[in-house]
Amino acid sequence: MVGWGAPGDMTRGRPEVLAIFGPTGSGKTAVSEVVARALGTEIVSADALQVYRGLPVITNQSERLTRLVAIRDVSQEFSVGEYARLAHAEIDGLIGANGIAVVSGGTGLYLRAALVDLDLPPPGQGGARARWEAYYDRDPDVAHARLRALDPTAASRVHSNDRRRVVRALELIEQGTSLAPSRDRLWTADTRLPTTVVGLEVPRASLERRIRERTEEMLARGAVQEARRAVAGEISKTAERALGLRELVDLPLEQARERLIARTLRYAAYQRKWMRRIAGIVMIDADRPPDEVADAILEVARAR
RNA sequence: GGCGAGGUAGCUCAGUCGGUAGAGCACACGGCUGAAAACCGUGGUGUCGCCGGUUCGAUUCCGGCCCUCGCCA
Repeated sequence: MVGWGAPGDMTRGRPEVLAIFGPTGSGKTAVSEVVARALGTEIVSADALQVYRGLPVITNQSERLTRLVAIRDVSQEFSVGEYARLAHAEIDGLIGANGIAVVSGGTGLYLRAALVDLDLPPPGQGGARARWEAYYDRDPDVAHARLRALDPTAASRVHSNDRRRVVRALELIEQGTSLAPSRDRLWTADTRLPTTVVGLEVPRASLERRIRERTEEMLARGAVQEARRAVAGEISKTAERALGLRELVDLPLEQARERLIARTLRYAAYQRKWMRRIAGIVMIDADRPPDEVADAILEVARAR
């Protein structure tokens, strides 16, 4: 095991944030725990669905040394904006206490939101969202034309078929702001604090095997019952997106299993896309035991 | 064995009154700024089951064969 050195020497020119990104099944969770323990700190989760309580199996939660997991009821909506504030507070708290914070997760947008100040425009207010949705549904082209007239910059970035973004952009104009960011910080290497970002790379075949194994494990650990319980009560639109939730409740077990595996594979491919696009990310071969991967990550961080 | 339906993209199927074909899903790539496990865009050469016949030309019409499903024996 590669040691970090004496506590206290890590702030001198060394990264204060160590971020770990990787697709589902890349072993993020286990690796991050080893890394955090070695650094004497904790993990801030960058995952849009692990924030929910009551879905520990389906979202593969681990609360060991981890912040921002199971902090919301499934009946509540959640968003990047809210996450960013919480993540920054947790990161700053961990740095204050331990000199370094580990940020780990598979939601690309959340990871970037944790690492940089995205300077997001405000959330929609009152019934504006529903009102603009109805407006869009009446005639999408008219809605987009209106956007083009009022906010040409935002309009040029949003396709007229993109209901969600056209609506959001109209909503923001009404509030006197714009969907178009003044500065792009999402796709740059900008960070709030000195940061190292590593990406866990696993060959496709290997990842597929891990995802299949993991799905079996989830089913054995009661994923179906968990999904039924979650859906029985009030559930927010954001929580309802959890992969498998609908399938596990609506479909016969065999079909649900196949659908869940297929969707998880697709999601992993989406995450790989993110991984390739995160600026400044250092790729690490994660097709080996967690301890070895953790050592490799610590090596990269120390070299900074 | 008889009757009926069907064999077209990785999958489910549409279609061609004869001029070598297109949807959804999947997949790939691109985008993304308070729903991101979300959302949007772009990408379709496939012996149109096999063999033969008619025809300038057959995936399409005709004949034979093979396979699948259903019903009847």
